[in-house]
Amino acid sequence: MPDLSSRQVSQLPPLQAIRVFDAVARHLSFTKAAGELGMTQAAVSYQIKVLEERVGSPLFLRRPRQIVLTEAGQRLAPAVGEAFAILGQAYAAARAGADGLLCVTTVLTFASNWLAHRLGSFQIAHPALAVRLETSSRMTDFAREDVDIAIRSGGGTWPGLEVHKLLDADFTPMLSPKLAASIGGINEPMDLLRLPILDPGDIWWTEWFSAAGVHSHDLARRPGSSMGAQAYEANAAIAGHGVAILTRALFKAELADGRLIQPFDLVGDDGHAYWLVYPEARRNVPKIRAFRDWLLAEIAC
Amino acid sequence: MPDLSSRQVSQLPPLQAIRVFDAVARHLSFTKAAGELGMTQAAVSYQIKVLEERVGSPLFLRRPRQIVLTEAGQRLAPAVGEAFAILGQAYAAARAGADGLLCVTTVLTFASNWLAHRLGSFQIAHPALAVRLETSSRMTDFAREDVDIAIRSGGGTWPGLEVHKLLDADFTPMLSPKLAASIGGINEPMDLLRLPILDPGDIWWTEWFSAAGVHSHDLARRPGSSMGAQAYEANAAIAGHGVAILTRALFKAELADGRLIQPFDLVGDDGHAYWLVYPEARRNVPKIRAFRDWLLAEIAC
DNA sequence: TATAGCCCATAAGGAGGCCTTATGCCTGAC
DNA sequence: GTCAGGCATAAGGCCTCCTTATGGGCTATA
Repeated sequence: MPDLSSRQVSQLPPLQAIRVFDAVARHLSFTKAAGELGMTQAAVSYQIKVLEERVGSPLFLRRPRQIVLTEAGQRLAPAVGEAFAILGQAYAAARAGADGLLCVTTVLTFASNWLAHRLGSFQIAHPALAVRLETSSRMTDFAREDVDIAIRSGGGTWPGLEVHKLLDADFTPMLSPKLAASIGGINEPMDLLRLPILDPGDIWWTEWFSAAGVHSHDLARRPGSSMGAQAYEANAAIAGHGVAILTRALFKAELADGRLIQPFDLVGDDGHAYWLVYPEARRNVPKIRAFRDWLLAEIAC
Repeated sequence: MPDLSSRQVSQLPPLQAIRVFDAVARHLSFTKAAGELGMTQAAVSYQIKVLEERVGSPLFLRRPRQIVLTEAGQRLAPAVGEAFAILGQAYAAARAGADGLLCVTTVLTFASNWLAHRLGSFQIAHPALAVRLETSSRMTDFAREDVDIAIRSGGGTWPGLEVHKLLDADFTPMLSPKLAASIGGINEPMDLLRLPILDPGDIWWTEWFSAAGVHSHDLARRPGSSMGAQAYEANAAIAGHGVAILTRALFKAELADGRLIQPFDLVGDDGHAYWLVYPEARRNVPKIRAFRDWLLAEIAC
């Protein structure tokens, strides 16, 4: 049972009535105020009556052709107008501000290998929208962080979130042409084992070699650190430090210009993918729609 | 049918939710805000949710032990606080102001012959209450004039108004002792007709002479102006200019000190009286109660 | 002086906003 | 591991607030 003795309650005016009062004081007409507020004249009359009872004295004098403020009304009106001006402005600003800044959190690799190149076109298409891009490996919790949209990898089922698949997170070995040439070219999967394996503990390696029919039980014993992001491993591979297992869609450019080669057509796929996600309840927020629509269109290209 | 396209409606925030937001932003706690507002935590949660949907973005981040404002919330909170401060102050001032000034309108005679002597004791008893006294012969319309209490004479039935009888408006002739002596004293009613009759058209004269068994059909033909207020006629009578027909209760002092004499015990009474009146709906307004209680106590003396 | 028109007041009735109760979930502390 | 603190959610009911309909008072125009 709440404590009804709270003074705050009785000290604040009935807000709906105050809003109506503001409109009436500006128009000096119940009928016109009703028009502005989108309600009937009767409702305005009712609210003014309520407020007059709460204030303890009439706020308007009812003259034949018009109404005028009483002394009490004259004292109240300017302050009410000012308060609503502040409130309206702040509220509008909050809405606009909410519309004007889009916070996206994404896994590093997607940001650097996909988004970075294309984000410019989004900003050109939506000049009023500022984008704040954060990269994080943690899975963001929308209730706990100030984020509008996330791009994450995983199975694609998160309750309460709307999801759109972006890319399949397939995987296949890649390396620099120079490294491949250093052992006379890569002809069969087993050749890879003669080279340094980047992040050998990655489950993807085990699955890919298994699919290729190669025993790779010694992988786990190899030294090497998991760098935790394909982008890092890709850089190492481009630099010729070893073989990385990467998602094709994220390295189209590197494959196209020859910085990386994909020696085998065989790609693994554990069903994971990259997803665009955001809270279901916010699916119709303009900036979120804008980003989603743009991203899905770009992906489809 | 109201015009629902009015922009104003959608541009203003849901006020109840804003009020709750203000409390939550100050406490940074739903539970504490609920305590301040005198409602349950669930209600606060509901209102914040409503507001967040209307603003289009979360206003608070839900952290384990506490909540924090999002960027949008931080933009909104200070302005909302300021607006409510203005509003609360103005509202309190309006209530206080409404309590601090009492407007009384009264018929002239009652003011000058009864109220004027005694008003001082009311103001001493209620030092915080300023009294504005207006005299008017018109019957005041509470909806049209900025008046709290009226004192009027009449039959005592006015719909929508609370009435308290103050004095019977009886009437009997009065004149100055000097004028009476000028014709050797007043021994019977007919003697009065040998003197100038003040306001001879007054219905009271007709009624009184009739009750006294005197034919006075020539009264109407006498010259003389109705001054419209007993106070004026009384002054004329005191100055020896004629005989006036007055209400005893209003001229106790003059009768006591001999400025006027009442030659006959016979008093007329047409059922009219002086009444204290105010709108029924305002019977419990403090300043009105204070004045009513004081006035009725004084009358009873 | 009669009539039309404007504006506010009031009554009756209904929809929905808003609050409460009850419960669940999550997290951090002991 | 259990408990406590704090927010979220579902179900249900009250009561505020709005609408429709009507009336009254005044002004203006004929």
